[in-house]
This record gives sequence, C-alpha cells and structure tokens, in this order.
Amino acid sequence: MPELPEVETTRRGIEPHVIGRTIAALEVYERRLRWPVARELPALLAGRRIISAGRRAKYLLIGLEGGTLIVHLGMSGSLRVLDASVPRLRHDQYDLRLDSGRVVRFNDPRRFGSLHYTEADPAQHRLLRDLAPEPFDAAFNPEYLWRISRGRRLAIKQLLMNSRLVVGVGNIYASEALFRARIRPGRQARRLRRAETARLVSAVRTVLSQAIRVGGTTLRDYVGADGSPGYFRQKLYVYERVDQPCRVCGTPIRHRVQQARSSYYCPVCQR
DNA sequence: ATGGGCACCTGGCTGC
DNA sequence: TGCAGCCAGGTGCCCA
Repeated sequence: MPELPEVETTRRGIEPHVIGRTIAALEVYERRLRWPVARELPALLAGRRIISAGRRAKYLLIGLEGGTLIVHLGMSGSLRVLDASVPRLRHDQYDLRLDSGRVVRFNDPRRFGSLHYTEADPAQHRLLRDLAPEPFDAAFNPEYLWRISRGRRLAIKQLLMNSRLVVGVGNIYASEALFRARIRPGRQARRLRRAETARLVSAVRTVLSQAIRVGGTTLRDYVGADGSPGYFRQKLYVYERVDQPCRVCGTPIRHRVQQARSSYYCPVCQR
C-alpha cells in the first residue's frame, strides 16, 4: 500500500479541495472492497459538510459534521481530486462528489481498500482502536521500542510491520528504516540493544519524513491526489535493489523472503 | 499471549 | 501467441 508517506501525501493533496465543502453525493460504482461499502452510506452522507482531512496510521479520516469517513487505500488504491466531468476508468469504485463541481475519486485495482463511516469517536472504531502510537508522536520513542521488543522472538522487520506495535511502516519503509539503522531485517526483536532501538526509532522517523517530502514512493499504482507519482523511489537504499551495489559500501544488496514478503539488506552495513 | 499462515483481488511480468 | 506461475505498497482473522 500506500504506506504512511503515501497516505499523508494523499491527505495533504485532498485537504484544500475538501475542507468546507459539502458532499453533493457519494456515488458507489463497486461496493466490493475489502469489506462491502454499506448500502446506506450515500443517504447518510449527502448534504454533509467536510470539516477536516486527517490521518491515523494508514487510514485517512475525512471529518464531517456529525461523523467521520474512514478510508484505507489497501495495496493499490489512490484518491484523486478531479473535475466531475472526467470520465471514469476501470477500477474506479466510488466518487465523493462535492458542491464545488469536483469529485474525490477512489481507484483500487486490487480492491483491498475500504470505506467506513462512523458517528462515534473514530479512535474507538474497531479498525483504529488497537493501533500503536503515531511514529511522529512523542510516545513512539526509544524506550517504547525497547519495551515492546523485549522477549519478542519475531524478526524486527515483522515487529515494524505489526500495526499494534508500530504504525505507518510497510514493506518498503521497513527495509529502508532497518538499513538506515544498520540492523538486519531477520534479527529477533529481543536481540536489539538499547542503542539499536534508538537508531531504529530515529530511522523510521527520518525515512518517513523524507518520503513525505517528495510525495511518497511510486512503484506501480500509487499516485497522489493530483495524479502525480511520488519520487522517493530514487532515494531507496535497498528496496528492490537486489544485487545492486550498496550506496554506502558497494556490497551487492541481498534479498530474502520473510513471511512471504521480500526483504532487502546490505550484509556488510547491517548486522 | 505470541507468532505464523492464509485469505481477499487484479494485473504485470517471466519463461516455457 | 498463449498461458501457467509468480510476484506486488496491507491487514484481519484463524489456528497452534
């Protein structure tokens, strides 16, 4: 998916177009996403004003008067702001039509994305309530990572990608953060030393914020709200660079499969 | 409690 | 050219 930087880029992209706007209609063309889009949603949303565009982990939170839309982009989803006259394409599943004449259009070839709506506190929604602290919050700190990694036999990369423990980091940024922290992806979490947990917290924050700065990483499907790709791919140190020279020491980058996901690392820089 | 494996779905690429 | 097989940015759920 879109990982945190891509979701944040999307949030920033739609924000100026949606704040203060009223929803003219929600038009659902394909209800079958990861969970079926609720049939009653269009009737619930019509006429509501949008007051905020937020994010929690990889979820976009579109705040309305009296409720919140919870949007997930899955692996291949994107949200774009378009003129309502732009013809729909394959895999466009819904349009949030605004009173400005524009639409926020959701497209997701794999349909792993989702759309939920709640009138309660979104933080208490079942998809959000057990999420770990945001990476840029003070609560995500070396002490926190130290504490949650104690006694854990799973690989540190798996820990980074478990949203109950760390949020926002997916397969690309897990490999990239571990490279920057000089830790091999397969190391057991409980084997990390204090200094390493500190380096890793800082590496997660750095890599996410650098990626946000250039609009995220586009491998295939991802585009921002204006349709443009993210440029962080050019800054990747290890992801999808198997056999290419490490940008730090020149050693060929290695690839291994962990829990059916590709991991990339430098065998010299990372220990 | 923890951790691993599967499922959901489509498309693009590789190799026979 | 056709097609089988594999891989892809996520994550909830089930099982041991």
